[in-house]
Amino acid sequence: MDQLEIFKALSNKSRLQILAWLKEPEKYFPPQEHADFHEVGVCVGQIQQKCGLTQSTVSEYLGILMKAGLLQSTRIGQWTYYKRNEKAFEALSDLVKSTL
Amino acid sequence: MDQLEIFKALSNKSRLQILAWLKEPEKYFPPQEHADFHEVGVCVGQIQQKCGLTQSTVSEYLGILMKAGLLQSTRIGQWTYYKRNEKAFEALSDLVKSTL
DNA sequence: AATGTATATCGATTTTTCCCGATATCCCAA
DNA sequence: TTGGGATATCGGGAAAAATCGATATACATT
Repeated sequence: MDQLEIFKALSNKSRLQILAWLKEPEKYFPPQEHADFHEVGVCVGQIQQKCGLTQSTVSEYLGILMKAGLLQSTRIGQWTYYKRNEKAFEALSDLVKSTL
Repeated sequence: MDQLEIFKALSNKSRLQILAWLKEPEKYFPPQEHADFHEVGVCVGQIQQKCGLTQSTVSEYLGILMKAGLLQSTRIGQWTYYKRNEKAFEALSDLVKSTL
C-alpha cells in the first residue's frame, strides 16, 4: 500500500471517472458478450469508448490504477477485463482515517 | 470538497511528510515561543527547517494543502501557523469509503 | 520613519505527467 | 499459418508540477 502511488493514481480526472464508472458497470456500460460485469468487470474497449481518450492512453491509465492496487484484471481470450478492488478502497479509507 | 484537488495535494512526498509531522507537532517540532501547537499549529519557519526545501516552496505547499481544505492557518504577529483540519480527513475517509 | 524578521508571491528552469500515434504482442478464427 | 481484433508498450511533444532565487508584503521594534 504505497500512499504516494495511490494518490498519484487518483490525481487525474479521467482515472477518477473510470473508477466511478466501474463502481456501477451495469449502469454505465452496455451488456457484454463474453463475461459478467460482477465477476470480471469491464473490458478495455468499452472503457475506452466512454472515455474519449485513445486506446493507448486508456490502457496506460488502467495500468496505473492496477499498479496502485485499485483495480484487478482478468484476461479472457483477447479481452482484458478490469474491475475495482474494493478491499483497496476500504484499506485506503482506513489509512486516511487513521494514519494519514 | 474537490476530490481531484485533494488527491493532487496529496500527490507529493514532501506534502505528505508535512501532514504527518503536523499530526504530532510536539513529537517533531521544538517548542514554540509565541503559540501553542494544539491551538494554532506550527509556523512556516519550523516546517521549512525540517523539510529541507526553500522557504518559498514550503509556503507554496502549505498554500496547496490549504486550498484543498486539509490545513487551516492562523496569523499571529509576523507568523503564520498551520494545523491540520481533521474534519477534512474524516470527510475524505468517508468519501473514499462511500463515493469514490 | 527605518530596519529586521516572517511569510507570500513572481519568474524561470527542470522534472514529471498527460496524451497521442505507431508499433508490438497476444489470442482467436478461418 | 495467416489475418484480424484487442490490448500493451514505446517514443515523443505539449502541458502541468516541482522547485528555486529574487522580490514584495506585512508586521514588530526601535
